Formats: sequence, structure tokens, C-alpha cells
Amino acid sequence: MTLPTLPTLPKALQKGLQTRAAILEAALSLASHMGLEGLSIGALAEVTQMSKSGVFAHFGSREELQISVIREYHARFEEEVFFPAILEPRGLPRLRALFERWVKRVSVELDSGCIYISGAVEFDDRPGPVRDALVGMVRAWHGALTRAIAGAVEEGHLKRETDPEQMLFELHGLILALHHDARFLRTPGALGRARKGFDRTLSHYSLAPAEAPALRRARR
Amino acid sequence: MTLPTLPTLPKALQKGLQTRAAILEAALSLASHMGLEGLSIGALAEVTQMSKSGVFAHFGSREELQISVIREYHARFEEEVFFPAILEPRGLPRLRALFERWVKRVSVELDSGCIYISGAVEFDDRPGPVRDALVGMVRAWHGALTRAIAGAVEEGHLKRETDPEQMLFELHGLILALHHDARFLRTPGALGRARKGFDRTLSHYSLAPAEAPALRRARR
DNA sequence: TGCAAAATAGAACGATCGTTCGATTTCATG
DNA sequence: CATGAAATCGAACGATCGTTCTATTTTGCA
Repeated sequence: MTLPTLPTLPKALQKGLQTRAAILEAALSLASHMGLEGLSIGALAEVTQMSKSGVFAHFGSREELQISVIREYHARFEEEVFFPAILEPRGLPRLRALFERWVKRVSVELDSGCIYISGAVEFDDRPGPVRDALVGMVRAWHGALTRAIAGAVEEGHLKRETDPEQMLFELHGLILALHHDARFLRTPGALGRARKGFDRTLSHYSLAPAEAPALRRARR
Repeated sequence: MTLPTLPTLPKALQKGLQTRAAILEAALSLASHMGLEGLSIGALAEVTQMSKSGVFAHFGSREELQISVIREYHARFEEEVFFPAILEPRGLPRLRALFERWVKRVSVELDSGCIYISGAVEFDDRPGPVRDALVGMVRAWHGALTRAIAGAVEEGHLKRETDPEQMLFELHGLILALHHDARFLRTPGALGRARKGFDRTLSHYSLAPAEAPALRRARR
């Protein structure tokens, strides 16, 4: 039984991946503005100057397209926020870098919108693979942040009693409020408020060299 | 020139407003689950056992329906959150009541979603009367909260330097994080985290009778 | 009870959606 | 250059959307 044609298995696949990347680029921009639910293949075809079926063929379904967009967004998020920040020394410097780049990402996206945030609202009631993908990515990101906070505790930069999940909850709230006020209400100064909130939160969880030890000793 | 029929101008209008209220009830529930953009007249007709055109006639356009839903949501929000809380004494008690009822509203809505929050994401990039209505309602609510915070400052319950808008930003963040974690991530304990965050925020902006005066004196 | 008005139904419209299918073009490579 | 595979197109599908009409039913009131 000889293998008749030995399916070619092309090495480069140049053109295919190339246009796929172009489509994904447009899809990312479109989803940032209209949300993942607002992503339509027709609109995508118009933007990329292709036929609907041409666009469609690259993903096989709208759901797969949405998931691809989420994955692409995740990759860029990692590259712009996580990877550079993780180079900072463990502890407060790393945590600061993570938050600052996070804030920048959300506020740079002022005219494009964070897919994690809009997706969370769009899919909180919609079970399925798209929601699962989103939850997975957000959980991974929150996990990384939680570890960074725990690292700052171990490093002695934050109080030993610090609950990393609680602190993450509060920092995440600042990001969400920034997104809300800047994009929806268009309040000026939201970026500054997020930063100030971060400092205030940090000051609470930080060791306050003057008072904290005294307080802690007094309690025992 | 005699008025020929003297257009009846009916007093009760019973049936009309009655079914309109029923439609609005269903629309509110539907919009809470699918978002304001997910509100479709067809689905609404199915739920209310009416014809599409029958539903449509009560609002004249989908946009007007969406705005009516927003107005209805606002009225209920006022009744459940604002009016009861405003009965509390000015200052910290009132602020506490406002936040606690706000939190309850968002977490009671765990299986229905807050239209203010989902609407903010859906319409942050979509100009038009629906967005305008939403912004107006949210601004009104934030304004009430800001006044409550300012009241607590004047009452001497919060530090004189307190920036009400900054504090509101942080409290709003807690609500948004609660909504996100409870509805999207389905994290247990999000409600507790929001409350703990509130107490922590409050403790920062409160006059700390023991230490704060000493610190303030030391700085001069 | 009868009559005008209000409320609702029913059918149809153009548009857009995701998807399918067959034909055609473009590509990579022997 | 030829050939098969990959990529793209164009047309059509059924479904759903908001909306518009014209009947028909139901209602409120003299």
C-alpha cells in the first residue's frame, strides 16, 4: 500500500498565514470598537477588501474567529504588559510595573477598548467556548498578578497579613473604574485617579516603617 | 369654529399602559441577561405572547424601547438603593447605606446583570440617544454619591482633605470588580471582598482618632 | 348597546447575519 | 513549465432583524 501522493505538507504556507494575520489585525481593531459580539464577517470582509467567504474560510466559524481574536489579544497583552514587567525585580518594583503597564494598556486603548473587559460583560451570561476562552485568559492574567503580589509579600515589601486575592480585587477595581470613566463617561483625569488609587492601596498594604511595627506589637 | 369631535383624551388608558408595563417588565429582564443590544423585539414578542408589531407599537422604535428600559431601570434603582439610603442620617451612615444597597443590588442581580454596567461597555463607542440617556442616569447616580461623600466630610466623618471624586472612583471600582468577579469569573466571596474593600477605603479617608492628629502635627 | 378610538394581529419589506457550495484564481513546488 | 493544492470568489440559503402597512379585534364611553 504505497502512499499515493504523500500530501504535500507545505513548509511556508506564506500567503495563507499572511492574509490570516491581516484579517486578524482588522478583527482585533473591529472587536475593540464593537465588542466581540459586534464582530461580523461581512464588516470584516469590507475592511479587508475580501469576500465574505474568503474571510470565513480562514476560521471555519464565527466562534473560531472570536476565539482567535481573544488569543491574539492575549498574546499582545502578554507582550506589552506581562513580559516587560516580569523583568523587573521581584516584589514592589515588579508589581508597580505590572500595574503601570496595565493602566497604560487600558488608557492607551481609550479609543479601542479592552477586550477582556468588554468580553467579560458580553459573555458573563453566554456559556460556550468563547466564554471559556475568555475566562481562561483572564484567570491566567489574574493568577500572574496574584503571584506578583504574593512575591512582594515574601520579599518583605508588603505586610505579612496581606491577602493577595483581596488586594488584586481592589487593584482590578481601579482598572475597571478607569475603563468606565475614561471610555464611557469621558471624565478627564481618570488615569490620574487610577494611579492615585494604586498608591493609596499600596500604602495600606505596605509596611509603614514608623507606625506599623508599633501597632503590631501593641496588639500582642 | 366648533371643535368637531373633541378628541377623547381618555382618562384611564388602562389597557394600553398595562400591557406596556408588562412588556417593559419582560424587556428589563431580557436586557439584564442579554444586554441592551441583545434586546430584540422578536424575542420580546415571544415572551409576552404578542405579535412583533403589537410590541413595536408601544414604543415606536427599538431605540425608544431601549431608552424606556433604561428609564425603568433607573426608577427601580432609585427606589431600591437611593431613596431608602437617603433616609439615613447625613454623613457616614448615609454613605454606608448607599454603598451597602448598591452592593446588594449588583450582587442580587447576579443572575440578571446591572444595566448601568453592561450598558456602559456596550455604548462607550456608540453615540446616540441611548448612550446619552445612559450617561445621564449614571452621572446622576454618581453625583448623588459624590454629594453623600462630601456630606460625610462636612459632617466631620471623613478627613477634610478627602477628594470626593477620588473616593467615588475607588468605591465604584469595588462595585465593578464585584460585578466582574461574581458574574463573569464566578469567584466565590466577591461580595465579601467588595465589603472589605469598602471598609479599607473608609478607614483611609476616615479620621483616625489615635494616629492621624499626631501625624498631621508632626508634619508641621 | 353602539360607535369611535385605541390596541393588537398578520403579512410583507429590505437588510444583514453566518454558513454552504461549486467554480475559479493564485500559489508552491516537482 | 506543469500540476495539484491552497486560497479566494460569487452566488445563494434560511434565519432574524427593525420597520411599515393594512386589517381586525378590543376597549372605553355616551
